[in-house]
Parts: sequence; C-alpha cells; structure tokens
Amino acid sequence: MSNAYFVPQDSPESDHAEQHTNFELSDYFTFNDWFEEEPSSVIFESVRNPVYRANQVIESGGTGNSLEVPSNSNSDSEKKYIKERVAFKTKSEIEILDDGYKWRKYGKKVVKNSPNPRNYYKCSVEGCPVKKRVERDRDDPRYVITTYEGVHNHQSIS
DNA sequence: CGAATTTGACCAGCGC
DNA sequence: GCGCTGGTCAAATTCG
Repeated sequence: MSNAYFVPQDSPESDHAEQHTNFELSDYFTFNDWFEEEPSSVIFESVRNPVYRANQVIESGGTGNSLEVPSNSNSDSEKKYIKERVAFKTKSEIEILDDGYKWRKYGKKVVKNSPNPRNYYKCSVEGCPVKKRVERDRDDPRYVITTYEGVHNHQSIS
C-alpha cells in the first residue's frame, strides 16, 4: 500500500482520523469541496509516484525523486506517468459512495495484497474516460479506498 | 424490455 | 519463455 492517503476530516463519522497527519491534503480541498472542484486539481499516484498538484509536486513519496518521468522519457514511459490519479481513503460501511457521477461497474478482481476484492468502475457518460477503482483497506476493513483516474469532461449529474 | 451487474475468460506487462 | 498478477471484456443474468 502507499503511504499517503487522504482521510477526509469532515467525514460524517470520522471519530478518529488516525492517519490524518500523514499527509495534509485538506489545504487544497476537503472531501466536500471535491464534489465541486475538478478532481484534476490533485493528482495522486498510489504506488510509486509522489503526490502532486496540477503539474507541480507537493510531496514526494518515499523515494524522493520520481515525479519526473524516467530520464529517457520519450513516449511510452511518458504516457504511463501522465495518468492522473486521485486516491481517497474513506471510512465507510458501504463502498458505493454517490459522488455525483454515474458509474458502470466493469470488473472485479481479488488482488494479492488484500483479502478483499477490488472493483472497477467506469464513468458511464459518453466519451468520458474516467475510471475509478474501489477496494477495502487491507488492514482496516472499515475504510474504503477509492482511486479516481482521469478527468471528467462533463458536468456531474445528480 | 432495456440497462446495469456479475463473473469467468482473456490479455498484457513484468520478474524470474 | 513461462507463469503470475492486475486490468478489461463480454455473455449471461439480474434489476428497475
């Protein structure tokens, strides 16, 4: 798992925000703000890249370097790194959080590190490339980790 | 009856 | 080159 997750502090039932100090994203937006703003304002690479905003780094993860595309960043490696991601870790019983968009589930997978299945969703609006994946936290099943990938090219409907 | 889910199959990238 | 792993497809099924 990664080391920087955003735990929304104004979540209805956030009785304790333990990992909250890990990374303070709330300066940029809160969970509620996120409904209004473009998800693109914060980009999160959950595995090996730093967390960065727009095009600039706000925090490096673990290994320091790494936002920059690998030295010989020509074409292939570039697109891989350009992917925009936002990851939320939310305390929630349910995993189907209504975030104002319409999602169509297209896959489910059991991943190695977690005993819990991971679900794959895609925005059902025509031409919208956004995907998200939802899974339960490995060692804290009360949390749900939602990872958005891409930017919506339309308004939310709800 | 059309639309969304489900779920196993399929596929591609990577490490050994 | 093979097998493992994560991601996607798609046919069947359920749902509204």
